[in-house]
Amino acid sequence: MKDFANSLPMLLYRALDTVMPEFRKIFAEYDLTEQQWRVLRVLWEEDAQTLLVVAERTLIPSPSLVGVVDRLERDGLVARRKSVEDRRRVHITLTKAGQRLEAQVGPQVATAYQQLEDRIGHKDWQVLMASLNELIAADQKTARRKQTKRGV
Amino acid sequence: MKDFANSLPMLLYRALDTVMPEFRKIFAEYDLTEQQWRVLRVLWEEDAQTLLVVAERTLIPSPSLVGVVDRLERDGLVARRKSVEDRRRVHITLTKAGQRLEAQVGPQVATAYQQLEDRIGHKDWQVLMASLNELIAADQKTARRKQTKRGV
DNA sequence: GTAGAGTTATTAATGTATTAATAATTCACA
DNA sequence: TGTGAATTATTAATACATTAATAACTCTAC
Repeated sequence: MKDFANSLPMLLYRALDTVMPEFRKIFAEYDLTEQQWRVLRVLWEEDAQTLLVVAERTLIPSPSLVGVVDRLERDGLVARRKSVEDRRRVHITLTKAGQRLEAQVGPQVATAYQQLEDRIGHKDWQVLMASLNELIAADQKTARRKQTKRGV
Repeated sequence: MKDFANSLPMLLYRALDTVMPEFRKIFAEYDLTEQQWRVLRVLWEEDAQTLLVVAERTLIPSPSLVGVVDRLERDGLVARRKSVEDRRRVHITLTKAGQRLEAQVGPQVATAYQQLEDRIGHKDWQVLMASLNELIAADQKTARRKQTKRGV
């Protein structure tokens, strides 16, 4: 059995543990959790998405997202609107307050992100991003293959 | 604001989302959660660690670890033993059942891990691991600097 | 030798993950 | 054209994350 601490999953977890706390500090200034911020971040890019689409783009599983949206709604940052063309669907939309927040949190997060990139260095940064994309793509390919198999 | 889906944190999360489910399937065969497996994995490498050390090596925050160990104890896989030289400390130790489990789960996980590495390819694998280590080290350095500052 | 500072494990409160199940609705097709 | 399969959001149950607080204990410096 090889060194557990240097296994790929543990390295990924450690990478997140080193990167995220700084961002979470910013979120906390605005009484946002990381997941709440992700939802807002997605809606700022494109408002009025169905819950399923928001789940995909935030990587938050839909059963969790229900609660996250509940709390965002409670805090007056988003609202639910039932779709008329397909009444199973629920569109999540930003409130005025939710829209306003972007101007405040956005720049702070962008700055922290830039500082992180500078700290790593442009070259290492590119290599890391590329190899993460490779990993995801490689696994996606096999996942598709499996699904096809199962589909037969 | 840049593309959220291709930010470093989201890529890290996606990487874990593509890698972990396969391992979790194996854990589930033995009624283990991922965190429970991590604790066992650490104890298999070196038995009888204090809770704090186990927390560090598993990357499980100690308040969470208390519950994880509770359930492992309930299931008869580990036991708590109070330290005699420092009675604040609690050593987590494997039971016979906990020891036996290694021979079953260990090889399966090792195989899945090897398959993952093969799927990615040796070269990309090395590059990814190295750049993750770079990221962690780079951030660790600045963290240490900050701590020193605060320590003054 | 003792008061205060620091450490270890734990509890508490709130939020999120995971898996399975379910209600409401839409779709396929026989 | 109505019935079963599929889809969307949600609930339920259990486990874990995060942050702050606390009890028990040890250590330090006076």
